[in-house]
Amino acid sequence: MQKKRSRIQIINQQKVLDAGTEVFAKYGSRGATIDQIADMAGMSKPNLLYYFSSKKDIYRAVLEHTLNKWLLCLMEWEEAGDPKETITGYIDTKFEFSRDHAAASQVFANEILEGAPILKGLLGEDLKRLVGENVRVIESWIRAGKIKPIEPVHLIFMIWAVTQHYADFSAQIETLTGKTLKDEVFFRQAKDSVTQIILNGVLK
Amino acid sequence: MQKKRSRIQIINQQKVLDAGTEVFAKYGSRGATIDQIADMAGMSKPNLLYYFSSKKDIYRAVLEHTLNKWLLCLMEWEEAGDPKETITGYIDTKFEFSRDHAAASQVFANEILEGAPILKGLLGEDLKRLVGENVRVIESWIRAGKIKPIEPVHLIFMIWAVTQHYADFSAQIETLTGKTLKDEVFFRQAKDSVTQIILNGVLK
DNA sequence: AAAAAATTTTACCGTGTGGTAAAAAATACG
DNA sequence: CGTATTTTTTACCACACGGTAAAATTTTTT
Repeated sequence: MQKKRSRIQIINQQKVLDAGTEVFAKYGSRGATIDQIADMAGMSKPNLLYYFSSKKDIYRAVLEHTLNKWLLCLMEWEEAGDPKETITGYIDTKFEFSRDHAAASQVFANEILEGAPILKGLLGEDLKRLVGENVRVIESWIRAGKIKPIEPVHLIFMIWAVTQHYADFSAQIETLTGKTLKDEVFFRQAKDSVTQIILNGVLK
Repeated sequence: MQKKRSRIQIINQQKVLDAGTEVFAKYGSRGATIDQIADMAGMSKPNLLYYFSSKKDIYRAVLEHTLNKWLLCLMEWEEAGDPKETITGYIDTKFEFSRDHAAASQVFANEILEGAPILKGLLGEDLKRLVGENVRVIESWIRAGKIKPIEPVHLIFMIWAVTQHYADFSAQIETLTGKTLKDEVFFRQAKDSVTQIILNGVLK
């Protein structure tokens, strides 16, 4: 049972998490520096280290934080659910995540590029189970003749890949189109295009 | 007019480029260190710096190198071409690139996560033009009634996203499926699934 | 208001990292 | 072979970076 966090603690730990997310998103756990994070959080380095005792600590906290946010939108599917609605809703939620938490998605991407050393332990089995469930749901849809016979896991990867691409590669997308997901028209256009192609791709 | 590179120069510069690609792929331009690259290349740091005068130099060379490889497989499409064959071939080539040059793809991904500071200058206009051409080809296919009316640029992004995902996120894919693109069966499965979904998604 | 506790600043330290200088060793060439 | 040139090693340097100690300040509690 630990003591209740003070007002200041709550505010400053949040400041560090936010700043850390931005910096780790750009430079990864190795490339980011405490000084950068402290600067962005608007506090001195020793002050920051009063709240998190090491860079690894900040990184773990940021990773857990972003991970929880990410997992929230990976809800399980149901056999009884309608494929079209389920998939549409899933793409919707993931696109919203890419728009509203681009930095979180990038932290995640950096961690995986580094070989997912922390992530592996942090969600290895959980995510595996979640993907397994959804694979089974898709298989049941195929058996029931509701969708075309495809490899379920690759459909899942495909949706992840495309939705995350708009967050992780936003710098490239912006230089090529001049637009971001923050642009309402572009957001709708991207989401609708992807949804349309995938639905046409898997529905019968 | 510069002097011809010696035998040893050719060998060692290649060693550095290869090692640099591996290390930058994992840690990005900021997180990677010269010592790591030197170790992986099997030479001392000062020896390495005899061939490339700074870390930035190595990085630029690696980036240019991987970029050229990547651009090679982004060939332009032709209005007269058959959409089904063109798209199938494109996905094919990109999947092969992800399998054979995963590290190159990851270097690229890291650069874009960092905001593409070098890349912007290195190919800003070239890539824009290339994408523009392909957008125009897709538009002509739509007008000719050969494919469904979709937003061309998002189809292109979708193909990039999915194919690169298998290279960039290979660590995640491996923990989830136990497979890599190096596995022949998995490679074929992934490529066929993606091709099938996208073709069904856009063909009439 | 005074004491206690929490927070912030100042001044550091050891190590890691990018990079250099110059000597030693290896290679190429007449 | 001996000389010129290229390549490699050894020994460094300055600064960035992760982290600590302790004093100074602010906030909370009595």
